[in-house]
Amino acid sequence: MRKESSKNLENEILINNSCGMAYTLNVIGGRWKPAILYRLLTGAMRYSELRNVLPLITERVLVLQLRELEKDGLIEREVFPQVPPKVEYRLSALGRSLEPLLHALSDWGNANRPENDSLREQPSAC
Amino acid sequence: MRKESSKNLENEILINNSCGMAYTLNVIGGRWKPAILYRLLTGAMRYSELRNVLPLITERVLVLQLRELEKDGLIEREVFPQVPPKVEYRLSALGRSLEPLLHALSDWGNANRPENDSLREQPSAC
DNA sequence: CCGCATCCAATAAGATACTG
DNA sequence: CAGTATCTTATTGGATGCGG
Repeated sequence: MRKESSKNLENEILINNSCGMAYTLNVIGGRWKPAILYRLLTGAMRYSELRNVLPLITERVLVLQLRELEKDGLIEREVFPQVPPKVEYRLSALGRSLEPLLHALSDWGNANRPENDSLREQPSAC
Repeated sequence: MRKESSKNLENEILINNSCGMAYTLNVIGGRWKPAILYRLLTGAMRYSELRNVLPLITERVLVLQLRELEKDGLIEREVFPQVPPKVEYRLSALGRSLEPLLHALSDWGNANRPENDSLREQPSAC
């Protein structure tokens, strides 16, 4: 089956498949994106609301993650031109298309992670 | 389960859900685990086979990832007591339970990642 | 053949202070 | 309110060489 012939079609498929998966993990992975996405599944939120429900994230990191999610097209940022300022974040259509996947990931983790597993010292939202 | 100052039941649920997701991403995420898991979906492989089909991974990292996957119960390691040594890696039942999820992650990524996206400088298996 | 040990580079994340 | 700007620390991955 798998030989030196890296031109093997099956190999190509496997490689591309793993790449698609790697891309997905890139855009939803990381330490805080899961928590942010989960929050936004229930609707739009202001910046300060996100910060309040994720008290352990620093502002720097929160903004970085939001910018990345926006760049990847998963969320939309709406600025209300008023004083004081108001900014809302919501899932885009692409972001909402991830909902079944996010729930599947969550369910598998909740079903299979060991008791008392502290997520390897991940204090984030736990 | 952990019960902190539960101001809000919905919060607890969201938090726990995101934690399950974070755990899943932890055990299948990283730069090389997707490729390794994808390879093993098609059957058991020897250490040297894995190394050959993933020519860009270093031995140190390959072993590290295999050990983590084993620790998390996703793969099994079988040593054949012979000379020269032979070691096979295969998915455990738990690992195989991830198969639909892995395909879903892959499909979403292949469908949605931009053309010519080089996976943000991720040369791994692409 | 199947690794492990050592050292080092890149990147992700955190702490803290400040601003339009 | 919704962020920036620096600086520092932690985690991950890579290069290379040796060993049972």
